[in-house]
Amino acid sequence: MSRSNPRVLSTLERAGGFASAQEVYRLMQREGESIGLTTVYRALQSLVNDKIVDVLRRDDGEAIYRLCGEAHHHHLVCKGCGDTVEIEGGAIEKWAKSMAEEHGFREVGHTAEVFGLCSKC
Amino acid sequence: MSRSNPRVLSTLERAGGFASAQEVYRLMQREGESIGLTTVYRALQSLVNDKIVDVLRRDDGEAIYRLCGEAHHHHLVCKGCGDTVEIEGGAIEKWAKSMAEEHGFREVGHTAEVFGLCSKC
DNA sequence: GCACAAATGAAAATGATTTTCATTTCCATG
DNA sequence: CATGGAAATGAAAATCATTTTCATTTGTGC
Repeated sequence: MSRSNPRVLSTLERAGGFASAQEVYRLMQREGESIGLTTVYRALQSLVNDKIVDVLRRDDGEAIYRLCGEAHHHHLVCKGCGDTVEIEGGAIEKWAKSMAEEHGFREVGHTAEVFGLCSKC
Repeated sequence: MSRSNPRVLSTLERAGGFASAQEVYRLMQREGESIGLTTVYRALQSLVNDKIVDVLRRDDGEAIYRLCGEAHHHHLVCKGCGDTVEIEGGAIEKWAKSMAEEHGFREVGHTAEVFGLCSKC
C-alpha cells in the first residue's frame, strides 16, 4: 500500500520542498527520470497520507506539496508571493476542543489557515 | 466595465454569503433566474476586483466567494452525517490577528473549521 | 518457472474555470 | 423613431489540474 515513491520524495526535497505535482513531474522528466504523471500524483497523495508532506493551495487552485515536520502546526500564507510561515496554534487547539465539547462532538480535528499580505508584498 | 451583476450578488447574499460559482449558478437556476454560467463567473470576478467579495479555496481547490465584511462564523461539521453547527470564533479572530501582526502581515483573513463525530453518530 | 498481488503509466474521464465568438441589449445622438 | 457602436450575455469549445480505468509490468514467495 505504501506508494510513497522515494524518487518523488527526493525530487520534492530537491525542489526546495515546495512544488506542485506537475512541477515535480516536469522536474523529474528534465532530469531524465522515467516516471508517469499518474505515479507522481499517487506518490504525493501517499506522502500526504503518511503525513510526510503537507498540501496547500496556490491562489489559482493548484495544489502544492511541501515537506513538513510532524508537529501539528498551522500556516500563515502570503496571498501575494505564496511565502509560508509556520505558526503556533495552541489557542486553536483549545478553541476547537471546547467548541466540540459544547456540542457533544467526539474525535475532533480541525483545519485553520491564516492568510494576508507579507511585508514584502 | 462593471460586470458586478446585482442578481449574482444578491444570490450570494441569500446563500449565506458563502458559495462557489457553481453553487451560485445552480441556486439561480433553481430559483428560475435565467443566467449563464459564464456570466456568474464574470460577475464574481468583478465583485472580487471591486473588493465587494472575498475569494477563498475549498480543500478540493474549488473557489468559494464570500461577502467582505460579513460577520463571519465558523462551522462544526459532523464527519458521519454531515450535520453542521455554526460556532462562535472570537478566539480565532484574535489568534489570526496576533499571528499576522507578529510576522508583519497585512490584510489578514483566515479559514478555520472543526470536525468530528456528533452525538448521534 | 508460476501464480498472484502490488505498482505503473497511457489514455480517457472529470470538473472547475476561461476563452471565443456570435448575438443581444443599452444608450446616446442624429 | 432609426442607427451605430460599446458593453453584456451565454452557448459551446478550449484549457488545465486531477482522478479513474485498465491493460501491462514488476516483484515476491512457493
